[in-house]
Amino acid sequence: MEYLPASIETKWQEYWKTHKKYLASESSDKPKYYVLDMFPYPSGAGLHVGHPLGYIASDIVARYKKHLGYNVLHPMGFDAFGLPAEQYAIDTGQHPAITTAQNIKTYKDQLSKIGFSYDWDREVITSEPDYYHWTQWIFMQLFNAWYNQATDRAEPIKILLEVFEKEGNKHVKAAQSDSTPVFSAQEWHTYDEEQRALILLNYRLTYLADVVVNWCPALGSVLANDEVKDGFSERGGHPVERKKMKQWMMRLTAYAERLLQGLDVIDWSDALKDIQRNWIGKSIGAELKFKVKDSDLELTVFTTRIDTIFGVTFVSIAPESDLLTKLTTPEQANQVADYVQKAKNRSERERMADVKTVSGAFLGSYAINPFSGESIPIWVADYVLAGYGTGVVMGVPSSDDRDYRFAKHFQLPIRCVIEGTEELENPTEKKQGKMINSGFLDGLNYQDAILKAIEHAQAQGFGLKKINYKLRDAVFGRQRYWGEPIPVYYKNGVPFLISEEQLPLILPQISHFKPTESGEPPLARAQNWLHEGKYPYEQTTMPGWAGSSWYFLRYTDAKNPQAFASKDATTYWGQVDLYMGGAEHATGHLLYSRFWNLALYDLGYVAHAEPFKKLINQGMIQGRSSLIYKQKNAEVFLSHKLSKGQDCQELHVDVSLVTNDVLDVEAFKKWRPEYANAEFVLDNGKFECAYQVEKMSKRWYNVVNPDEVVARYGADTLRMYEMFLGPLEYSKPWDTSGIDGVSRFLRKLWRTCIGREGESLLSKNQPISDKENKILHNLIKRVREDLDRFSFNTVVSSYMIALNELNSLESKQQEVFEKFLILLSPFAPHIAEELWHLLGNSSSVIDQPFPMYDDKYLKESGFDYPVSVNGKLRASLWLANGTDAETALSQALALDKVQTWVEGKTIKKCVFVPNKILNLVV
RNA sequence: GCCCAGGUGGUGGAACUGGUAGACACGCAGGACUUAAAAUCCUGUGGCUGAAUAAGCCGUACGGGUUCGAUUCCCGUCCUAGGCACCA
Repeated sequence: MEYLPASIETKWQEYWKTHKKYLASESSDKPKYYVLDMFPYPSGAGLHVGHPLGYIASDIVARYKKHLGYNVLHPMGFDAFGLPAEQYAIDTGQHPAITTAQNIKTYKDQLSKIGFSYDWDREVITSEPDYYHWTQWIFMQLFNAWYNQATDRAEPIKILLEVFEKEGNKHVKAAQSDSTPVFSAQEWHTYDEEQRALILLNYRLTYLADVVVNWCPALGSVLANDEVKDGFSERGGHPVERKKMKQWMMRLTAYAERLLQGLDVIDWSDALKDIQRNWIGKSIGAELKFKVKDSDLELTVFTTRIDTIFGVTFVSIAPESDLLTKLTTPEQANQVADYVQKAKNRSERERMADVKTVSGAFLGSYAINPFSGESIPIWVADYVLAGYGTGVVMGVPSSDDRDYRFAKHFQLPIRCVIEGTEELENPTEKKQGKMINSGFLDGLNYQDAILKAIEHAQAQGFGLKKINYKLRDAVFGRQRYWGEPIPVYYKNGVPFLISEEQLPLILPQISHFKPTESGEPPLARAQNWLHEGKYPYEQTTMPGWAGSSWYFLRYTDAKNPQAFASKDATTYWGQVDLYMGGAEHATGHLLYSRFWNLALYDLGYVAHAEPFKKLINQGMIQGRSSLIYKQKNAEVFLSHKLSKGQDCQELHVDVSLVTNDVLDVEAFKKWRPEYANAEFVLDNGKFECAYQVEKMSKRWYNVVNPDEVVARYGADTLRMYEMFLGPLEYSKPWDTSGIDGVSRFLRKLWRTCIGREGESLLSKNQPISDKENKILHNLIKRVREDLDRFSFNTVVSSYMIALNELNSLESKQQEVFEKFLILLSPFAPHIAEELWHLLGNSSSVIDQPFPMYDDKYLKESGFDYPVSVNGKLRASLWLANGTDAETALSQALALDKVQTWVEGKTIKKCVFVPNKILNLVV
């Protein structure tokens, strides 16, 4: 009987489905294990061979854990709101829901062919009202919460209201907007509903504010910081500009410190943690007040290097600062106005592209260094960012590169305050050392100087220790149609929540998906879309990351109509034990999810603070493009080697026309009829292509579709080959020609077990030989150990080695091969199940307990020692266990090969490490 | 510029705490079976010297160091990929 993957794979997929093999349940005595894949966005292009890499790995883990006796939750669903479907809707008029449904179907078809063990009963789709009902609900919880810095957690807003009633906001320590007014209890009582609502917006975890946002005119929407790369939109690559707009925001910054601390207790790669740490960007420093000379004004600067305070020779402020006019003297007014005008006109991208250009203007007034009493000039400069720190910088040209460039350019004095920097042409090259020219700080190293300076500033009352974060609050609105409606309506321009009973707020039907002619979001087109018939609803929708920020919680209780998930369910399943996905979500999804989960934790809805216990970033599978060479100005193609040194044009050819770098010329001519009559110069009868590793993309004709691979080799081969390619975390090119190795292995396994008529070729009921046991138990040990450390590629080679070894033996016991099939089933479940049944079993292989190994079969009676002389390998020597160093030495010296190297020399030392090595030093 | 990860045969990679570098595959070469092809099986395959499956030398990006012994640890340089980037 032949191994025909196509028929057995569909058969078993059907069987597992109808026998509900993958359903997870909350009522189980077994320990739980939650394996999750990152939420896919179902794009129209479907899956290529790189996408399932992580899914296969997580599926192997899910199946392995099931064999080990865990109650496994392994769900899948779709992040279905998003730009591509909407862009398509704008172009064609087709409703994005239709496109999305089609794409989801394509994805599910493709996924189902690979044999994943997903519990499809828990599928979630973010664009369905049953789901976004709860996305909206979570938004409302965040709206009704504030961050109490005194208790260091989010609390219901009504606690804050009670405080306001009693004592106003004077003593409230909260994460709040900068512009929050200070008021007393009496004042609070005089405010009307709308005034109170506006004040509360300064505290809510989701709030409406005027902010400078990333506006992408081509997409007609604002974008989050992580959706902008180098001044262009991540999706589509359109230019992005800075614009001030009224926007819904998430008070992410309230959680900066806890998001940072939380990284210490989760098992993620250091690389990923570092990305998040950098993004949060904590810096510890000091805030200092500089009095302005001959004025009541004060400037507050933020610095991380207060130790260099005696090196300050100027102060610079951001062009956006409100203080600018007050600090500018009449003589300087024109010059400053000119400069500010120029600076504002410089776009964000220009400023980024051209970091080296120094510009600024003197304001005419002076500040007083609080430490030295010295007067120093105040400048305006566009290298100072209004949004970071206080928007005012103390210029220390001897220790800071930008200050140095600025001082050089405007010929401001440079004073060295670190020992050894005076001799340097550029003193900023040395940033640490003993302090000099620094009054009472002289002689201290920089850390001690920082502590002493802060102490001094605090004692004198002009400064205090201060922590700053680069992290910004996240913009939470999009001027788009295809997203969750924000459950808010407006009364006189003041936002109010709808009530929970009114959820879900359904996305209304509209006729066109473009923004209106007057530039309003598409939802402005909705007819009679009013709250209680009179109040307009919010017209922006939630961003793509809303639905994906909590989907892992929904899976625990996916069908619950009463809650986003019951506390019992989220508590039972707890953290995601293994989260598999790409590192590209480091500053987006992975940060936002942690934030939402923390907020829900503070408010008592989930029992754990961190959602993802362990996270593995699978690498990317790159394309391996095939290239051919055509002579310029001639219809002549040259085989790769012949093209060297020739003046040739390089063309990408479709990788499906190429086998082992040899081009099927006839197929190529069919594909590219314009070259049907071209001449092909062969090399040794073959037309060879060059190759290049690059991103898998249609434009390079290097996309390989998993469906095609499954059709040709079977899902088991695809699964094993993706794992065999190399360590999961690495990026590596896909080369279809390598797949034969895995395919041969599975066919060999089949032929070893099953004869022509489907009969077992294995012997039964005979004692298992020591050799067989040794091979089997070695394999069990390796598979378990390697799977426990997620080393999937080495497991595949272990199977191959074991099969080769078993095949070299005379007797083949069915019992041994049955164990082998269980070991194999996480990787290749279909063939394992088929052979399991053909060998006479009626149960399912995927339910079998994972084999255990017994050390007694692995023990060796001795070891074949490498014998080296002066570290160079010269011979090998078999010694029984327990041989002592002396005997080992004398036996080694008896070897001819050793004699040649030690003859006439004295043996200085003999290194004997049992079961490792014998090394003679002469 | 800063932060992080990584450089091993023609290719993907293995070597788990410093102990026989190149497992397992692909590819290639040769052979067997076959009318032929596919499939399958066998042999060889890091480089150099050599008739050699005798022996030796070199070899894990490069240059040093520690060690009896380094792909593995340390220092420096180069390269590649990722992240951040006037963040005070």
